[in-house]
Amino acid sequence: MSRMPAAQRREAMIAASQKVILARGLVAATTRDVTEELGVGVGLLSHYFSWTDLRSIAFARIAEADLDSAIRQRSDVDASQVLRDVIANAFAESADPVWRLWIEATELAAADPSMSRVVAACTDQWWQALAGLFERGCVEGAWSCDDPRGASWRIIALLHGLAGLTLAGDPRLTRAEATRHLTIATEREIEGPAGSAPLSRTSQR
Amino acid sequence: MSRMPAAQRREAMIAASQKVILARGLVAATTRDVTEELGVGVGLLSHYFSWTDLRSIAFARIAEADLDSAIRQRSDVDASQVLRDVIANAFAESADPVWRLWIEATELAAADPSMSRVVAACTDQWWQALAGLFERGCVEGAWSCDDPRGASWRIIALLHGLAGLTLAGDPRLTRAEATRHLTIATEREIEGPAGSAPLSRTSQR
DNA sequence: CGCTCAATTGAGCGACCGCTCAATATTTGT
DNA sequence: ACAAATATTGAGCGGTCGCTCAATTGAGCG
Repeated sequence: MSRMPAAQRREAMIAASQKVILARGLVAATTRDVTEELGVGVGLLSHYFSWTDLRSIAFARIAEADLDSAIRQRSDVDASQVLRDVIANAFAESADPVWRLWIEATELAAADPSMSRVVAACTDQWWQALAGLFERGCVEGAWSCDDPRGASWRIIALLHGLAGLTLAGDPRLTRAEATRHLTIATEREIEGPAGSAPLSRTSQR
Repeated sequence: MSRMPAAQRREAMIAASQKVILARGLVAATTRDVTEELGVGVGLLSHYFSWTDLRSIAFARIAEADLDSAIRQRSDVDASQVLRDVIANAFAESADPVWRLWIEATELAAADPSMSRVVAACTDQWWQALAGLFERGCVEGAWSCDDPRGASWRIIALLHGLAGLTLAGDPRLTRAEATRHLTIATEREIEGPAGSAPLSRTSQR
């Protein structure tokens, strides 16, 4: 395959890893999957990364891109609209692959220090972004919220928990019901201006 | 090792698997760990089980035993006391190994139909037990609860989510704070007789 | 053109895993 | 005592995986 300077090759490897990992999962993906995707020899990957490192770097990129498109890049949109979209898209089928990665990453973090750091860092970024969103909604007058930081932890934990339960495929908890539970819990964290439910309208991103 | 009739040997294998899996985790535990624990030849395990099946059976036993000691065997105790203890013990260090298994089981369920069934069944049992506890609290006059079944899903999801976050080791979310978040969310699901917080007292099981 | 060095190759290593199966050991039935 | 049924053994098979390293390729340069 074509020769590349080291920095560019490293970026190409991270990008290929993201693609492979999204398709096959953090555990099932192998170094050979990545080298095949790139069309390079198997030895090249180990020349630039250990698989443990590359895997966690790729997960970090995926998680951060997801957070960007869900919240961070939408500072120009109403906070109430962003929050409604986050809830509406949380358990859509298109979100399944990323949730699967979060579950696998949480499990790998127990034995993989590199993944442990990444999971902690990405969780923190979600926590900050969601807490910021709650605060922004207060400033914009969309709702009031006593404890945005605490609310952010509770909603993130509920998100992860509901995602795990729906992915496990219990037929008693459909995607629609998961969305309903998330809506109920979120409405308890924030309060509309005149006691009205601030999330009543629905929308899609 | 000593000879056993088939039924007894199967039970001994399940018990040994529970021990090994609690110590090493669902993914790290191997067939050789179990046969060593039993002091038998490696071939004997495959004579009675596939590892996939034995692993999911052992997890089911562990999860059900945990549910028994937390809720099911305590029908003689006040519902409010049982709920307080569930919350107090949820994120104690002693609960870590079982939470780790839940996380691993959720991940294995994606590729392992046997584990998928077990996870769905055990989740249902927790859901029913917790919903039953909320209903019992109403009957006993400890609190009122509009939607015990919905509340049960939300609390279970929050439990799993918070457990994953604390196990991932984010220093921003301590065990004590996880317990606090769980308490807050639970108090929003139930309402004390005179508007009082029905979980104000603390206790240990 | 020839030199240098970074980039690249891939057969193979070593380790781990679940599982097989012919052989062996022990109990049970008559 | 003998046979039949049952329980148990463990070397070895076939497979997967991340990673190594001597050898090769090719771009840049005087």
